[in-house]
Amino acid sequence: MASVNASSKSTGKRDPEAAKQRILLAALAEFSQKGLGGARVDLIAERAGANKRMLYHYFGNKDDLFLAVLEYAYSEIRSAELELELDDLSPEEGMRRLVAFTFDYFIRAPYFINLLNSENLHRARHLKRSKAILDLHGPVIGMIRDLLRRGVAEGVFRADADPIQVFITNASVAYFYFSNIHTLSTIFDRDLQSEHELETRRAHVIDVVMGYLRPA
Amino acid sequence: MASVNASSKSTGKRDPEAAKQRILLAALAEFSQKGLGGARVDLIAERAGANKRMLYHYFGNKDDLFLAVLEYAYSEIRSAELELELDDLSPEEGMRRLVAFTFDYFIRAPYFINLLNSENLHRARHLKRSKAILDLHGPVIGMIRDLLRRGVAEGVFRADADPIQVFITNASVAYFYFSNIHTLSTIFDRDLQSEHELETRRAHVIDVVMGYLRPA
DNA sequence: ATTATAAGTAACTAACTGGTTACTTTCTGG
DNA sequence: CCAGAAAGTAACCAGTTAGTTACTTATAAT
Repeated sequence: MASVNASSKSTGKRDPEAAKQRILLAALAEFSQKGLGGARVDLIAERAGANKRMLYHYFGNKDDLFLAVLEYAYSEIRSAELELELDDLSPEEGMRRLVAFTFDYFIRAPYFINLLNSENLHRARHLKRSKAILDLHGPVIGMIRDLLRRGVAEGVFRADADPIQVFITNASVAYFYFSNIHTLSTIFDRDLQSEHELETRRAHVIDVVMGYLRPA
Repeated sequence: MASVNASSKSTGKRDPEAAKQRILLAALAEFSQKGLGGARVDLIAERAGANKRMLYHYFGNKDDLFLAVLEYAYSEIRSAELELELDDLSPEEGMRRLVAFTFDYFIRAPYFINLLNSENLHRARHLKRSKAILDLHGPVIGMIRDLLRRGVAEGVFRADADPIQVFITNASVAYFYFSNIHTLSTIFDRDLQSEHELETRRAHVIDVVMGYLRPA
């Protein structure tokens, strides 16, 4: 999201855009590591190499900063999703790629889960006042709907699958694994972050979605 | 969990057991509503109708109190699971009942999810020092393993399903729905807590697990 | 150059927070 | 009935915390 200072000045001394971006990314790190309640504004400023006053200058207050971080995180996953070109693939291959993408995205953007958990702890009170995100998920649901339609037409998918339920289920089987990876690893006494366990889970979640979608 | 003061005294004036229990339940409510970081020790004492000194007297400090709450929550779900008698059912009926139970448990004990999320935010550092919970999940995995074996023997389940993966998947499809219910409701602009949506999801998660388990 | 404006800094504050201390009240066993 | 232990209370404390104030420095248009 525009991390370059291309358009504007090139002085080298002050760079407001870059400072703002550094604060946003520092906040992303701090919020995702400690949660909204546990994050410290002073520490965000410090991590950004900026003064706390600037944080308030650019973002208003802690809650508004959190919302800005949320919007950034959502826009990131959205643009990543748009890079998937599932239309060129068979419905089955397309669905497999989507499920794998979702799984891999939580590895690629580990901050995402903790941000969402924080927001849900606060009953989505930030998201509710966001104009930017409301229909952000339209495209993904459209992609799934399309895959399902083609799969049903070809006789390779069951006919009663609902796109939104499939979206939620696809997110579920990967999300929960990562969001609860520490308690699960403790309880089962094995390191679920290991390469081997990740591969096992990855194959399993694809099996689950594809197995469910098989026609009766 | 033993909210009566049956065994001991019957004075009516002081009741240490009851006081301790009130503090534990107040902590459960506070921690699950605000998270570990957002929970306030003073507020827990107030909610329990007890003095803060008593909280420290019985539980040591905030972290130990949180661990006590976690252990309580785990023991509750465990004893609920043990009431399921799946041996009397066909493998398919047994699995359906287990999936439905998991889904319904998150409705019955809504505090559970937020406690686990908090603990995972803290990388399971409380759970790791708990002796009580380590192998608490042995029985459930055993139940699932048993169902899978019987189902494979009868030719109604696929042969390559791993009990732990099935456990995680079963938890996933219900857990994520509830843990992210506020952001999902906001994003899709529909109330996922409504009776109708709950019924829809409940039926779907059963379909997913059973669909996956069908033999090829 | 001048000046309005935005960027940046350091020190401060009022409210809070987990935990403690010094003390009083109630209970129980001999 | 009395002494010691456990239960309970209120006031306090030292360290934080989000947010602010008063001030300095750089930028860009005139």
